[in-house]
Amino acid sequence: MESEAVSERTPTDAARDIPEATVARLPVYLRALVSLAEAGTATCSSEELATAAGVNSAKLRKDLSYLGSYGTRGVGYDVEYLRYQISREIGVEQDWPVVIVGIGNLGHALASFSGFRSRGFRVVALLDADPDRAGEEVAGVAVRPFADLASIVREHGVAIGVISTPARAAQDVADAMVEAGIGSILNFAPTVLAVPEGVDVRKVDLSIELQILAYHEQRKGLGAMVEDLPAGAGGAR
Amino acid sequence: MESEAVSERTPTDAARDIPEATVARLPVYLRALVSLAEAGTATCSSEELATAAGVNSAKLRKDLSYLGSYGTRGVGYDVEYLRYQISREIGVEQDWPVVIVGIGNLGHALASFSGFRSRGFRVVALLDADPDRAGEEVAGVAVRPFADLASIVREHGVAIGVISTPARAAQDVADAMVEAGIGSILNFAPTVLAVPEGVDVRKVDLSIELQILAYHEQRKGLGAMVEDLPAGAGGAR
DNA sequence: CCGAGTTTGTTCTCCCGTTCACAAGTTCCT
DNA sequence: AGGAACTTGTGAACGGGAGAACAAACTCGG
Repeated sequence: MESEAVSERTPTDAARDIPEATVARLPVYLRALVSLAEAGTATCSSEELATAAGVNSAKLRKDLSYLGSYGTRGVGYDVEYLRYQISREIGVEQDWPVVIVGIGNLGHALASFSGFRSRGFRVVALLDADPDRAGEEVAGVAVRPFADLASIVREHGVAIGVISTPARAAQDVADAMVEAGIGSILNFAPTVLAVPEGVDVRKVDLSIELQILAYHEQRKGLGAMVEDLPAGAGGAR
Repeated sequence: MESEAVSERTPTDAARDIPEATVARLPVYLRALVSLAEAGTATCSSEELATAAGVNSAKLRKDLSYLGSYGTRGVGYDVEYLRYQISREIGVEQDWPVVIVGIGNLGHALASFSGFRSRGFRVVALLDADPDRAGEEVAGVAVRPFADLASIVREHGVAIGVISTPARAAQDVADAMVEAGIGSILNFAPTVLAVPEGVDVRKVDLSIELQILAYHEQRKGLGAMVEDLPAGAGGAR
């Protein structure tokens, strides 16, 4: 109550500083809201939404409070209204053109992924360094030579690039993407990318995820490292 | 430094608690060390290794200190020795049998991913609910019906499962995995999984990653798009 | 053997994120 | 209308991780 008149945030620039951890959860909330809406739910409490999103309700409320006061005390949140607000905040109300570089097994899978279009992302080009691949068509989009990157980015105003090449090619691709003006990169190649300040990189790394699981699994095993226990008495808790 | 045991639960002090953030970085260090070893480097400083892993050198040293004192002051780290220690700590010196459920586009790509075997993981089975798919062979492993899950897990001692099904099937698959005794799940399906206490789940979600990038990209755009806001607003930077 | 130069391991401080707890606001029932 | 029940939004406490800084330990040259 001491700080009453200090915060002067207009509704439009409520997008001030949202903590990174919160940003990472907003898409999860969004997905849960879409599910609720499809199920015909009109309003929901923070408790319900939190359960659907797999988080604590207090955390959810605090996260949402960074966007503004979109709930009603004693009632809850209007599902459709909140869905729209989060969508707008994240930016998925607008259309994001995306290029995918590296059309191997993984690139194929990504290009075919239906979740792209349904969430504001549109694959405008598939690129591959292998000239033999150029001419193929995956999920209705033609594969083009990697050299076309710059012109495609310019033509469509692409801001987001996906790298699904082998590790050894990834840095060169990233460099070319940055050079072409792409500002955000999603990297599936198992390598650390070096990019200039201001360019965002997120990595998705299967090996790393498995190794993290292996570490925890190994520790579980250590606790019950016994040969003399009857099988079936697994430490299920 | 084992004069006093703070906890009586573990007779073997090997099971110290390594911070989660550190665990998530160890695989990155491991990869960097393998690269250095392949390049013929015998020893390296924390500075070199940190650069290769894309982190701060102080952070790297602190991370490694949780494993033990494997470096030599004034000298650095023996690449091969440190590689082995991290491998052992993570658990990738042993062999981890893995099952993949859901052999669609993504499942194909995962099954074909060469990084599996080279890092201690071995795909022992590919499962799919579609009976037509059973009989196919992907990367030398036959696709079998989903009903075989329990027997396969029992036979091979599988502890880690990968879910690459559509979202609506993921929870059922996870339930079956837990029932069969799998303790760690890597989930590629875009849904929140509910699992009992003691089961680890990590998720890899393309849509979420893209939405996080979109959020930051949108804000970059906002910064450049200075509208009629008159001067005088307190500089937020 | 000694001192200068290196590099690790660790301590300390700061900051971010999580969680608790509760005041403020809404609805419903009597 | 008024109180009971409910739910949001948020201040405050707490815990964990990041980074700076430094003492300890090692090598090397003279």
